[in-house]
Amino acid sequence: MNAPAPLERFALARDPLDVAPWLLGKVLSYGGCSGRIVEVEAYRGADDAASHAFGGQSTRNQTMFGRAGLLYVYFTYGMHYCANVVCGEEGTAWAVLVRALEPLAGIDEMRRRRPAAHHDRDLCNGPAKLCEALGITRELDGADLLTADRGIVLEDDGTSPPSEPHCGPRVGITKAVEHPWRWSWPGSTFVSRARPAGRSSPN
DNA sequence: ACCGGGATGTTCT
DNA sequence: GAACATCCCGGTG
Repeated sequence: MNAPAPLERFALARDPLDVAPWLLGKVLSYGGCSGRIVEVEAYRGADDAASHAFGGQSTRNQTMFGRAGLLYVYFTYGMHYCANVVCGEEGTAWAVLVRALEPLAGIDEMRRRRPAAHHDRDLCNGPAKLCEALGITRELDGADLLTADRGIVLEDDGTSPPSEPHCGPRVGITKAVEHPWRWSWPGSTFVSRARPAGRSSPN
């Protein structure tokens, strides 16, 4: 592990199918809380029927059409926020949904924000859970993750992505379900859903 | 373990 | 009016 350094914009200005697995291991920090990305999904702009950008620009999704490195936060199901890292060239509306984090710092505060989490592994193992744990809301939509805009930043602490990440279909969608555009850290207990049968690790 | 339903409100058709 | 990139709780086995 090195001193954490913000990501370089050119590294994000690529296809989300490349950026998504590359983001595994990077560290997202906000307000004293931080976590390591262990699960992501790629959303591929206007050609992707499951993307919010399908059908063109709108009030809600306009951040997706901005430059790589912006944070796209949306509100859904009347109560949840989810966070994406915008990638690709400006106008592509490509993005990567952050689906799970391994908590690293500010864990006490995460527990306070998420009383329903009975184990630390449940603090950030879902796209809306991690936003609740870190206090990410729509107010952070459009923040630049590479300059710590509004206090939120995405950094590299020297942890390499896994050489063979797990890959499978995206979850929670009803259209374009056939693409295997979800990646996760193999063996991590902090990914969503993964519940190794019969075993429980002490948290 | 698995399944079903409710919460709750913005966005889009 | 329907859909929604979700989560939590309670039922059953």
